[in-house]
Amino acid sequence: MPASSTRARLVAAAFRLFTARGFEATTVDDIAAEAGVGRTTFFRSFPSKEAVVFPDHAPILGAVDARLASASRDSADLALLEASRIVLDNYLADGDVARARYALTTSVPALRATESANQRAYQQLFRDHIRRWITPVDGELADDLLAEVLANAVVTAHNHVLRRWLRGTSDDPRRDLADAIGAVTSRIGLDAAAHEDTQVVVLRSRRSFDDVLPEVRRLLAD
Amino acid sequence: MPASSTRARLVAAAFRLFTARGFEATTVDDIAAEAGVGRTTFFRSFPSKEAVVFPDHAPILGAVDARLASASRDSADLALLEASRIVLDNYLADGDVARARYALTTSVPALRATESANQRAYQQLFRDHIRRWITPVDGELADDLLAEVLANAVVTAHNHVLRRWLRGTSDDPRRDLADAIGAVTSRIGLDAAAHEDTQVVVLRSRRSFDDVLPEVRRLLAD
DNA sequence: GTCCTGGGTGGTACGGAGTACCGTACTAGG
DNA sequence: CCTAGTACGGTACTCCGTACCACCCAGGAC
Repeated sequence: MPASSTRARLVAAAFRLFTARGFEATTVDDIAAEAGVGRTTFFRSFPSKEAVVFPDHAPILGAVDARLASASRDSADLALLEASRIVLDNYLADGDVARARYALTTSVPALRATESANQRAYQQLFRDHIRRWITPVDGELADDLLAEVLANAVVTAHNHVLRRWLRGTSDDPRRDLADAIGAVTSRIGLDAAAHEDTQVVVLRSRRSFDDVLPEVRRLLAD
Repeated sequence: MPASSTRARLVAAAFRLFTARGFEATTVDDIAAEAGVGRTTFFRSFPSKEAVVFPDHAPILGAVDARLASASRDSADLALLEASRIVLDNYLADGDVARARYALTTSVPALRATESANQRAYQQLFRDHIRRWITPVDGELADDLLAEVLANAVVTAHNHVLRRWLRGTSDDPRRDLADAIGAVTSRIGLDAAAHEDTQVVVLRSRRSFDDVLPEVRRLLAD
């Protein structure tokens, strides 16, 4: 019997017991007994009782890292979308486990904490790659902050879409993700940092947008 | 001897031992003995060993909540700045403890997890108030996401400034905070959602900004 | 066949966190 | 002096996580 099967049995046993009795009321001995193995074997497969709730964290994190590493500055926006999509697809792959995990993380404080730690890992991953795409231009204070805010926004957008789907509010989460990531990158994207000569001023006018735009274009032409 | 003094002695004892021996190598018995109290008293003052590292979390969270609750939509930007400034000022008040805490959270995984959980509390606080300021307009998908992203960005900006100061890279953290929050709200601020008739187009020109702006103003005037 | 080696496993024992419970001292107020 | 309330210390318990050891079993060397 290969080791992966033992891991899978432990995960299945843990989710069965957690959803039935609750997280705190289930001991590691219970999980091991339910899976038909010893307590020591559990801790060989998972570093803690919390970790069994997020069994695919490390491999997904690695896949996201690989996707981001393969991108350059020009393909940044697409990389952000597809990297977050890797995570989303993994949740969509088996929705029952994802929903069970959602129910657990929303009710058990200890699991919320480890989930926060996991999301922090994603944020740092995105941040580092975004910073790598930015720094060729310059290394100002604002750039480090921009990288962090953008990374945070991407993760937040993903979580937002995922949560909506888990609650049944969304029909097409992949499309929602594309919209959300697009909305985020269009506001906090890298382009604004790239063109430092860009200046932003908000003006209001009673004139219609379609009327004004051609005139402004003409004004800036020469 | 009032109860607050016991708490303070426990915090001081904990930081002494944590910085000297490390977090894991220090037991709760050690902290209690160092503070001259029993082990039971420790758990009466703090719910866990980790919590003693963030003794002012709850009151600061309350103060931030109060500041945000007193703001309306029009004073939103100022409220975001001042609310985050409450947190910053509390760290600046005794920098030694803040630096010791920073050294601990960066090296001890368990403390990073609880810090993430604490920051999550701030994010949810900001998110709820921002959502309260937005929802009068409409309740679209994008608005919930905007509230979450903006809340996240504010917390990120604060953490960014705080971390720079803790590392000694910054001289005037209050000014940096104002800049960072300003940079964040100008990009992700509520105004864009408020004025739905606003449209954004990026145009490039060889002409200088100062030349163009008055002409554009004149163009939009009538 | 016997011997040896190494990976996966189960069992036992231990330290330490967190909880429940009880007894005690000190104080305030009648 | 008595009583009620409060803060404190001590003991015992469960459970997580780790260290250590003994076991089984496959497979190769001779």
